[in-house]
Amino acid sequence: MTLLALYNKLYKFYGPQAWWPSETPFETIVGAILTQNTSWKNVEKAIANLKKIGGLSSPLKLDKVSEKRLGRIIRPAGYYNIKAKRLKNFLRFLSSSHGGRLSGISGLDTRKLRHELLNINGIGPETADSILLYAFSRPVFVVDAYTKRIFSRHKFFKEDTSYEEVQRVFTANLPRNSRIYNEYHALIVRLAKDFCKKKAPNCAVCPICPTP
DNA sequence: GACCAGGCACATC
DNA sequence: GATGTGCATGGT
Repeated sequence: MTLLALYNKLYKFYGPQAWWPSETPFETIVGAILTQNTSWKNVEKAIANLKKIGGLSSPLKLDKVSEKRLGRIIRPAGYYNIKAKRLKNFLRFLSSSHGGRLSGISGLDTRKLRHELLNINGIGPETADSILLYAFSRPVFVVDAYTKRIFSRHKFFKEDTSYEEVQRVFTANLPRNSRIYNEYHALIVRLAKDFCKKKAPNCAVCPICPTP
């Protein structure tokens, strides 16, 4: 079974996932940082708190909130001190070299933008790629822990394969299409939550596991 | 109470 | 380059 065939199978099973669940690209970026190693349910609470104070109306507005207060507001998302710092790091990057507006970076070449995002302390490969794909619609495949778990179980690579290598496997075997990358990653997350638990995977009824 | 959740930086070998 | 640890809330 090829990666594209598995994608089609998942898409037929679940249908479109409508990712990223947000109203604006800025909200997507904030969500991408907040969801690091954290369940989306908890992030939703933090996002709701931010919206309540108008913090997501623009990066400039959020940057007016002190790091300490920001930490209290995003508390439900966990790791709130370090995440407040990471949000501030992104906002500082935006204001110091790009006018504090997303329009200052939205026109950058994908490779250059990825490089700049990775230079921000607190933004690693998955967060950078999530931002590129879901906030800026760039054709970049997002790899996460679920991707490694599921596709290593299906023998496409070993569980401990590096981020970049896993990404290469997917991009080399799929059309270079941001819409497909968007749906595929979202479908993987959906599948993992439903059937591919770390401890007790339910392969017997999983839509892409070989039926016995 | 243990385990997990849409990672990342940093220390150490 | 690989491996180990801190960061923290909330659900199962």
